[in-house]
Amino acid sequence: MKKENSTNSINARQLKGDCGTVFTLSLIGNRWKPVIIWRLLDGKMRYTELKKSINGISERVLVLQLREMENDGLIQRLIYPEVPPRVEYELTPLGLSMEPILEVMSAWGLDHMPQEQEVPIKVAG
Amino acid sequence: MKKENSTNSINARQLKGDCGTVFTLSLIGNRWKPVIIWRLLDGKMRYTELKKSINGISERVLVLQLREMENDGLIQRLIYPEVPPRVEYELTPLGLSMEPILEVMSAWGLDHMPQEQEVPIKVAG
DNA sequence: CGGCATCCCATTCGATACTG
DNA sequence: CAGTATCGAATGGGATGCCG
Repeated sequence: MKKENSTNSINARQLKGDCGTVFTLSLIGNRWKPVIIWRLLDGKMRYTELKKSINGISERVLVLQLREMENDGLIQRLIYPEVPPRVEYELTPLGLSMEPILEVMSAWGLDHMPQEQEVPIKVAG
Repeated sequence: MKKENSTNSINARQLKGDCGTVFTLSLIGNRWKPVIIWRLLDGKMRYTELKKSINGISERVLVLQLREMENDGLIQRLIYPEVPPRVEYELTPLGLSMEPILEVMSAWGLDHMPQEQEVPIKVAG
């Protein structure tokens, strides 16, 4: 809790804070976008690859989210004129710049999730 | 979850990352909760005070959000048996622990918002 | 003052079927 | 493979009225 400039601190928060968080959440504050970005942080991925790696998302919703994120400048869509078609999705620098946000959200979530966890990544051997 | 993939990095993000961000956003990933928390970071506030400070929120939604946040353990509701009634809302330690998340989201938002007008609200301190 | 209750709309979600 | 099309369900949110 910081109040370095106690003059008009509520106004400061109101003006400086809301718009920031609201804007950020307008870009990634929903069910799937953070997960999508999180995946793409490992590198570009093809559509089906993405779909399979995100458990529970429907095709329609995935496409919708990807289009919105593309319009928002978070990801780039790379189309290869091949047969069969190949499309890859890649984070833009803007999308990449969201990594710290996701990291801190992820860390908090893991810290405060109910029940166990801190699962020692068990990969099917 | 899928186990057919035995590569390490994707699985690492999948297990360590998603649940974290998804859980975090299930608590604050909507239109109003971040703003509410942001306000309460300055200290406890009364219901009406909160309502007036958050421009555009309806009573119904405000109450709904407050109740959810109370159930999630983010805020505490303090009822004073007076006439007229007085109710104050205060962040719990859990709620307070979200400050870094909001800070980073706010900072990112301010940095990347399309700013028609540069409004440097550097409150002189 | 601090709310619930009610009604209603808009957006989002999810599943399925189909296509270039 | 990488999407569209369609539809119905669920959820989020706004306006208003009433009440202890």
